[in-house]
Formats: sequence, C-alpha cells, structure tokens
Amino acid sequence: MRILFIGTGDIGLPAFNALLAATQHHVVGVVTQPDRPAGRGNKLTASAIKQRALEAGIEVHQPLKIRNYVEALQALQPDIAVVIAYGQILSKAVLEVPRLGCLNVHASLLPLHRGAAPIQAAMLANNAETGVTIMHMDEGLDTGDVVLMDRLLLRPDHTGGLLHDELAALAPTSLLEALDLIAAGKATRTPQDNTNATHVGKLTREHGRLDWTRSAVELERLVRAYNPWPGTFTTLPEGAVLKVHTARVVPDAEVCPVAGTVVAASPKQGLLVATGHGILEITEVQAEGRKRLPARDFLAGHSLEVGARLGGEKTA
RNA sequence: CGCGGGAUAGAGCAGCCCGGUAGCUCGUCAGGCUCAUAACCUGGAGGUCAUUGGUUCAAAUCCAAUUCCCGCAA
Repeated sequence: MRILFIGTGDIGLPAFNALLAATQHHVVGVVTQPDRPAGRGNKLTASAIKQRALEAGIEVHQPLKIRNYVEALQALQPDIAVVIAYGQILSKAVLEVPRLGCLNVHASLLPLHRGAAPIQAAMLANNAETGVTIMHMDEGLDTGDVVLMDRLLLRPDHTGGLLHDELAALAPTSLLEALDLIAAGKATRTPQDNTNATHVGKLTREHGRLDWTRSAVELERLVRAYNPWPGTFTTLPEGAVLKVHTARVVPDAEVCPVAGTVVAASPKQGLLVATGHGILEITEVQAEGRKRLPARDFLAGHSLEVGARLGGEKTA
C-alpha cells in the first residue's frame, strides 16, 4: 500500500523503519513537526523521524498546521496514513485524505490512558500490563475503533524510558499485522468502551515535584515512571532544586517523623527520607548545574543534616 | 549570539573575591582494636589544580582565548 507516515516522537522510529523495510508497502511521504529550537543554545533541531526520512530519500513535510495542508497531502495519493506521536490534532479533512483513513499507534491498552503520556500513566496506575493499540482514528482524542492490541507485562524494574523503548520495539509487529489485515480486507473494528476510558494530559516538569506526604511506594513508582522524562525533583533546605533520578523503598522502615525529613545522610548510610508512609532511599541525584551522581557520592561533598526538611515549599 | 553553573588525587567537594607549603569527606593500601559491623584507631600512597598564552619575584587564585560537561528555558 501507499503509506503516508505522520509522526515526530522517537517512539515511532522502529515502526517507521519497519515500514521502510516492508516490501509490500511504499512510504510516499512523511509529515513531522517543524524543526524547533531545542537544547542548549536553542539550535534548530530536526526530529529523529525527519533525519531518518531524509536518509531514506523520502519527501518530508513540516506544515505549521496540518489542517491547512490537506491539498499537499492529497497530492501524495496515500492509501492509508500511519500516525504515531505526531503532536498535532488531525482535523476531519486530514483524516479523510487517505482512501482507507488513518491508523494510529497508541502506547496503551485503550480505552485506558488516552492522551499525551500513556506510558507513564500505566506505570503510575500500577497496571499489571500495558501495550500498544492500533486503531482507526476518528475526530476524538484516541477514541477510534480498535484493530488490534499487543500486550506487555509491567515489571518492577521498568522505568518510563525502558518501557517506552520496549513499546516502541513492539509497535512494528502490531502495525504491520494491522496493515496486512486491512490490505486483505480482514480487519475487524472494535469500538472502545468509553465508560472505562481514562485520560492523561501533557506532563510538565512540575508534575515531577516529589510530594513527601505520599507513601514511599508511590514515590518510588513516580520516580521510575518519570525517568527520564519529565524527571522528578525535590528541594534542598536552602531552596535549591535536587533532581532525583532513582530511588528505592526501604523495607521494614520504622515509624518516622514529619514527611520530607532527612533520616540519614552520609556516604555510608546513603540518603534516607521519611515519607507519608515508609522511608525512601534516594539513590541517584543531580544538583543544579552538576552531573548526575550516586547519592552517596553527592553526600561526600555536600553536607545535609539529619533532620533537615526536603521539598519545603510544597509539603509544609 | 536565549539565561546560568562547572572542570582541583580513583569519586564527590572546599580553596579563588583579598596571589605566597594542595585541603576536606569517601574510597584505596598497610597495621591495630573488637565476639562482631556500612564500626573505630594509627599510618601511607595517590594531584602537569581542563588546555594555551599573558601579568607578576611568585598564579589553583588575576587577565584573555580555547576545549569539554551540566542546569534552566524551549
């Protein structure tokens, strides 16, 4: 089939590569977000999808607003469009450009976790499993009829980044299978059960502020889910931000004082913090302007007194 | 030219403003102590202070340029 690939995020890269490699399909064009100033120095940066497309010699389109770009897309005469982590809402007119409509690859088991951050949401919800869903897009946000799903069990060692990569690696198989079914006219369309739907909005850094009144178990999960993005952090007694990269729950923790209190802080004991329920050991940190470090190394050069309070602004 | 911080022993940091013997915590090595320990005590090794140039009797420290690293913001 003639396929139009629409996507920006890295999560679509394996699927994109699979489409390029598939002999039964022909990628007729790529639509991705315009290059944006990014990184230190605000240099214009092209998405990985764009870079890969250019390598493969495929036409790249970067409309500011895809809804005003319908005619150019029609010119490509795609049979179907594949949309993964594009970053713009597709209007009805855009959705109707391809003869067979638009397929979306979504990184959750719909109708759970519709929206922008399904991977982190599945972890935070402590779901037993998550996966990828291939669906026909309609005008709603991740509400279209489902073609198929592939599942993945969540593990205690999963971080948001690791899960992201595993789901990205899972996507090509699911996508190709769905395309084959559609090409053969054997695809089924299962409407989503809207009564079970949940939504997640875009994540911001502020979502990563650790609220010490929550339990150590919840906080550990948050740290994992938000690693590497948007990351989690707390504030030191002086008010400086301290990023928290990894943490673990201290088993058999005794009853502790006020949430956010430093229970131990030395290169030998590590950095232990009282939470609303249980004790959390912060194992890897990063201070402003410094590199990420094991907490014990951090403590070798920074004094942090037992009894000090972290995250003062919020947990007061 | 978006804003800002940093580079000093194997690791993490102080010292720099106010030039003059290289310092702290940890690790490491040796010895000691203890029923025992992420325990404690004693002693040792380990550094062209990012690079290059300048100022000076003298530069980790002051000046200039370069390289690399990171935080914020997007």
